[in-house]
Amino acid sequence: MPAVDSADAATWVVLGRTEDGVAAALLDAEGVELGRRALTANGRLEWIARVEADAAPRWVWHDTPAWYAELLAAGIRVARCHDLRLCHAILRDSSLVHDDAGLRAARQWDAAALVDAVAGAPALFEIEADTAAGPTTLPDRLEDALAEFARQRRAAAAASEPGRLRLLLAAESAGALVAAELRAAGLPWDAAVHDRILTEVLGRRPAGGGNPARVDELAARVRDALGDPSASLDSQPKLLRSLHRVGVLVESTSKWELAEQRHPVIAPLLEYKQLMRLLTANGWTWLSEWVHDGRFRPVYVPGGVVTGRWASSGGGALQLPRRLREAVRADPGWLFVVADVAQLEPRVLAAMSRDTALADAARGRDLYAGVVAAGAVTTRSEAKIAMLGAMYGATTGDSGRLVPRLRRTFPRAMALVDEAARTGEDGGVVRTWLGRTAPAPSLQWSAAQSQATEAQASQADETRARRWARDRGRFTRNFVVQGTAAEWALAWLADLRTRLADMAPVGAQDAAPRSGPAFATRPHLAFFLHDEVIVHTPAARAEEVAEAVRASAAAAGRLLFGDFPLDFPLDLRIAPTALKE
DNA sequence: GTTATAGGCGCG
DNA sequence: AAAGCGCGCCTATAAC
Repeated sequence: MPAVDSADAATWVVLGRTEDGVAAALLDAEGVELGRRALTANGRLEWIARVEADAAPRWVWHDTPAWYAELLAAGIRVARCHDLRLCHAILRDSSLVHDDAGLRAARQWDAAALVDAVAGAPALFEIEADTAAGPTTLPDRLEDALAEFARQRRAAAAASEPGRLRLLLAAESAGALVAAELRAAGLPWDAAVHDRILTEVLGRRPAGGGNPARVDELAARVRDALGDPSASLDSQPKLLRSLHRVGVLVESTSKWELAEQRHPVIAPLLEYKQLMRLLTANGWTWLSEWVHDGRFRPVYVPGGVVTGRWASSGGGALQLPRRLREAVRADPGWLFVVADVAQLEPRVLAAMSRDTALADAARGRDLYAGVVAAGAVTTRSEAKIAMLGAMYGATTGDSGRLVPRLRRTFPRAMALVDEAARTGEDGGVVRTWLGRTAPAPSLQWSAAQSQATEAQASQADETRARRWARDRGRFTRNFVVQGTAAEWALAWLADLRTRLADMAPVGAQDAAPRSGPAFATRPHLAFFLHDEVIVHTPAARAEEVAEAVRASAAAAGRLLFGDFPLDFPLDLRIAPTALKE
């Protein structure tokens, strides 16, 4: 194989470890290898930066954070990649794939996400050839990557809907780049504001440990109302017994059940629980652990949820309480563009099912108002709980009662989710718009179903089988919608990321030094949460960024659903904080 | 001592 | 009000 200097003709550049260190294999558009190049410790970052600038190939690597974190730290951004781990998982499970390539047999690629960037696992470039790969690590040698990449290309080419699958693989990989960039950039976070909120809500933080003043006060009031100065408030069973002793006959200590009761203990107890939640989940300990140098750097896990949504690992990035959004503060001279999609999931459902009646209802800003206008229900709140009930599989309560009305008004959309539920109950698999496929039922599930059909099956066997079947039906019903919404969001992110990178940098005097070299002079993504993005931008660029965010949403809709007439309107604001409303 | 689970609650 | 989906993280407690 010839050693090559120029990567201009390469469509793909595969990176991996070799006996001597790290090497790159250059492939043309058909996947034919053009040559290889060893990347020495001295010149490799420069070479990658130069190839990216000259040829912008799609970088193929076994795991994005393992390779990209170091590039970002050196100020090198890449436009495109192919994440072998994430793409393997999609192709392995997709019902669109007919596995002639032996992809499913490549079990070494099934390893879970590599953890963990937080603790500072050694970057791949630091790993020497003599480091034995443990059983929980993915293959990272160049030969492994080339073989797996070839399998994936064959599997995708032979799939039933290769176009959709390739779109999904590209979107998933772009998401991996975004996740690494989000972590590298961090979310601007003002620790002083966070501390002020905590002090206002919880009371002053005691110097020598123990609970803040307001928490102690509330605990005393609760114990007083319970008539027990030593009552335990943090142990659910003990608290339940204490409540029963004073005549509060609840079955659990959850807040919704407590809220129905009328007793002097209820109000202080609910507030106590709320405050303790804030203290333990996002109090001063969280602040000192997760916020450094004015940045919150959560660990995102792309594809971490079975539906394709992202998960998070450490920092709780996807559960930040709304009251702390005030602590999200742009750097001086910078602003945020905060945007979320209004009612993403029902819109996605309308497009998937080609339900023009639902698309018509979605035409304005407020889909639920449109549902009322269509005559399905009489109030907005009814529209909302009915629509959620249809997508989640509600059978009881107001929600369950209202769903049939939606079925009459939006038969195509409802048929899609009803069919997904039926397929799931029968043990079948469902897939998203682009082909991400729900896991097959477990062996235990299938055994329970067949057992229930046997002659000697007990009533309990049948009841359990039916319950599990309905459980799975609700899961597959929701999977198709939640998963396709996640695909739309990935397309939105990927397009927006490109638009932001194409913007001209601002002068160095406006730079935000704390975001790191790759993000110091340009608008950059700072946060993502299922259907919401926050872009951190030089103030002078804010309007331009807002336009890009809107344009990307429109582009995502077209990319997935072509010319189906459907809006994806955003709630968007430009502000120095991430506060909503 | 560590690990696993349940209840509870934050987010979409 | 809470039910119907998907998560992560906290505490207490049980299990090992």
